[in-house]
Amino acid sequence: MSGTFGKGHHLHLIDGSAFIFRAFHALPPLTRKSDGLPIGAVSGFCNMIFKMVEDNRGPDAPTHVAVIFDKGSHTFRNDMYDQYKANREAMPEELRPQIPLTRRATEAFNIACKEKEGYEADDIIATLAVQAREAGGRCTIISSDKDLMQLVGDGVEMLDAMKNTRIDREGVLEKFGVYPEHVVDVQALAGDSVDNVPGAPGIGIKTAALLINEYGDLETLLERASEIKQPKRRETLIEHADQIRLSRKLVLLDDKTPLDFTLDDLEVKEPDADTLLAFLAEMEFRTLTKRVAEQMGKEMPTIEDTPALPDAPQIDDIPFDADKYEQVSDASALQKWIDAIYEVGYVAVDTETTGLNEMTAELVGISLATEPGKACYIPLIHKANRGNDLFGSDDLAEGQMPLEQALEMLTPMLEDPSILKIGQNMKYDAKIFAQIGITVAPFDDTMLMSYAQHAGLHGHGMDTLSERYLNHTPIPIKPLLGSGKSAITFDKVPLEDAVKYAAEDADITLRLWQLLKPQLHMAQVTRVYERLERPLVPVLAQMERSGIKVDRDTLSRMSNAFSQKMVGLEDEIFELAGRKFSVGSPKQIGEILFDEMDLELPDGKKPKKGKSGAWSTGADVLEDLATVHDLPRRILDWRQLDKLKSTYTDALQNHINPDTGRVHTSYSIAGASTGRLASTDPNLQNIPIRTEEGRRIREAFVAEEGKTLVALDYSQIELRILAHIADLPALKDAFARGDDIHAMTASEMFDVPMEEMTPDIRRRAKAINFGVIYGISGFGLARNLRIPRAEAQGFIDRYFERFPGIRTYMDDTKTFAKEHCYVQTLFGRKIHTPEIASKGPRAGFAARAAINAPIQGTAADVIRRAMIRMPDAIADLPAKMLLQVHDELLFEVEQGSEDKLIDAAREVMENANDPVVKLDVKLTVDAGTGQNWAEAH
DNA sequence: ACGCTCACG
DNA sequence: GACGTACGTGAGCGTA
Repeated sequence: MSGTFGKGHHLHLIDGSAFIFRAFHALPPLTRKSDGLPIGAVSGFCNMIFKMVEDNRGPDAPTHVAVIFDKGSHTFRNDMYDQYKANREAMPEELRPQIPLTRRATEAFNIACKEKEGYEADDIIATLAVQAREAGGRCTIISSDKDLMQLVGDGVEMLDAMKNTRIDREGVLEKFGVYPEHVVDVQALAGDSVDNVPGAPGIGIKTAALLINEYGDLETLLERASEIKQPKRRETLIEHADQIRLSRKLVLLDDKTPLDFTLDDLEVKEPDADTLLAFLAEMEFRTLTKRVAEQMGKEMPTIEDTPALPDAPQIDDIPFDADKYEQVSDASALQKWIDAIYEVGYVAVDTETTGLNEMTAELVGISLATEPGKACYIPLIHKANRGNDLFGSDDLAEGQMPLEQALEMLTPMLEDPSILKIGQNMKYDAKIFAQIGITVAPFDDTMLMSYAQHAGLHGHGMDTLSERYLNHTPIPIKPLLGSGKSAITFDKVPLEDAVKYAAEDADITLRLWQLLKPQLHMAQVTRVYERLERPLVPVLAQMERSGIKVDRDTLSRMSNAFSQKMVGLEDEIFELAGRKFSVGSPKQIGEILFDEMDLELPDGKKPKKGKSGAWSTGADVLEDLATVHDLPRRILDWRQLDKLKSTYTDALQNHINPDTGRVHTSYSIAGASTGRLASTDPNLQNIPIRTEEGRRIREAFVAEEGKTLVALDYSQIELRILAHIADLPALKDAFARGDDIHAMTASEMFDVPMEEMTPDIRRRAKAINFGVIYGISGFGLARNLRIPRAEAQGFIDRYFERFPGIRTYMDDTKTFAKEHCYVQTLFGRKIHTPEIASKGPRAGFAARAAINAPIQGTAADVIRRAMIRMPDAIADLPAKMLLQVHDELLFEVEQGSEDKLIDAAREVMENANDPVVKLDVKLTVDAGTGQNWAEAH
């Protein structure tokens, strides 16, 4: 359709400035991969435009379109009122460069792009909308700015592109309580805090609409103000009449803006495919470029996938060459290395030890690297003979400088605040050095740099990182140490081999650092790395070195008791089964129950078979089966005892350090993708508590003589974070009141008053609350509650109804994850969810993980922050922080100082979110004390 | 080495 | 409409 704009024509006016501002705040801080340029708002803008172009193929398609921008900050309104928009905050730095890019995007789509000095975009929009209406055509204003609502009606409509909702005259009535022609009157009275329009003090939109509807229009109202019955209102209107009239002028749009173009200039034109694709590719919008290319029948332009690093050294150019590594054997050689380190100001450091347990391992040698390819190994206590020489002496190998001398030379450098020490998993090396009284600082950790950027994408061990980022497979350690009984420790490795292996580790670490350091910033996770990862290293190192006292006799007695019970159970089991078998074998249990005895579950079915074709005999299956036969219950009891004995009472004894009498776990910082820690060797984060029998194992974790154990744990931290993130007012209020949160949910869902709550109804609500955190599904809830799937789905529907924020959160999170392949915590931690893009059940897993990760991850961030602040907070108290169990911290304190410790630690924990994140829900911490962990919890 | 089971939050 | 699911971990055992 062409010719002069008129009947049958349809004009789309896009409020460009408002849109990018909103997109900037609503969308994540997306950056261009190659150089880190912020482009989130541009991306949102382009997606919106493309969606419109796609949508607009139907009969309602626009014939004319323009994007309107603000220009300059001074307009005629500032001349009328110098306070107009005076409280606007400065434009965020990340948004500024995106403004011109948005204009370029508009041009790339071949859409008219208009602005005028001294006028707001709204005035131009008003002028064009009125022109369109007077010409007999239609106009859709794509904006959510309420100031534009005065234009609606008679062929003019508004469309909120982000919410995809249309606003017509009735919509305006709903919003303002009056029809569009009286919107300015209402706005004049109500004022506007965003634009700093004063209005009438104490009068909001509701009252304003009431008054306008009663008196017809603003002028009449002001003239007859003396007739108003309410004294306060009457006086306000009389007193502020001038201010109200000024306000009306400010909000009234100028629909007579002089323009140097006509509606006909805005006719829709097809974009030029090459121009558009070139722009989108330049912005590196992969998905959108692909879609546009497909739609236009063009080939997708290539977008480089790897970030260009103009400043980074060309690491690829320097090959790995193990023969070039140096063995440092005397003081003068070491001094040269130290000089070189002071020259550059940093050094990659790696320690070699006699084992992997930092508490028992001894320092064997140290490797250093100062530039790619330039690395050395300082062997310190290597033995002259290999370990498999039965009569081998303990003589030291030749070519080593004395340990004391080397440490004397290295310690000042390792502790020098001006020298950055770079490590891969620095906690390990820091603990080794701490054992000999050396505090390594400051430091960087390549493992944590990788984790901050790529949690969820891949592991962060040295081998993985080297292969992935350096395209180099490190020398394997296995052939040097051997395996099994004949394995030797590193001090027995011949020096020639040791130098190559050890120096290479430092070389790799240095190269990784050069690569990963600049990327931290581009991925916008520098703060995560610097505030949540790196500072945790010394804190955890100290906790691990402290360890917790475990009473061997208690464990040993329990082991014996468990053994006896198990023997008795075994007799009953064999009796019931009709023959002897290995009770610890799920495979044999399955054969006995489902083949030989031919038992069936209460629903008449048999359980699923696993991947290996064996019957599933998990606790839930046996639990169901216990209703039809006695054997499954006995097996369950046996299994529980077996678990407690083998995993806890037996195994824990082997972890008691003979020197300290304590158990020293190791926390992995970069293990769990969500930001949680993981505890290994032994895992002290899964010590039993849920059953009485298991709980007693905690009695073996005791305080030292004259001391007390103190446990502080966050109350419902994940649900509180959910209430905040998903914006659930009912949940927030309940937490504010201190309600029983599961009972409240139950009351809300099942319409049962709190006073009449039964444990069973509460139990169901609790399951649903947790289900939500896990990315609820009808199937999962049904299985958990053992109810029909339809009923479970009914619960979920009802939950969404009562807490509508949940659905929005789940949908938004999935959409975000699909678009970005990661989700974020409130503190900016990124958790990648690559599988979200896959098809089939994998996508379901990924979606639920994506829903859970921001909640679990934010809770993890909170306790990390508390732990990082804790050493300073309790520095004056005779107390040590010993363990972390996700939402709990366990301390050991001298008797008499328990209350002081609780006060100090609680203060830190309850305010750990401050000041970075403001939470709508208060965090609360429960505390307990006791001589053992069971009492303290 | 891998699957199964089960301990924790 | 079917698919197959609760999220995140680590350890010990049996089985290949």
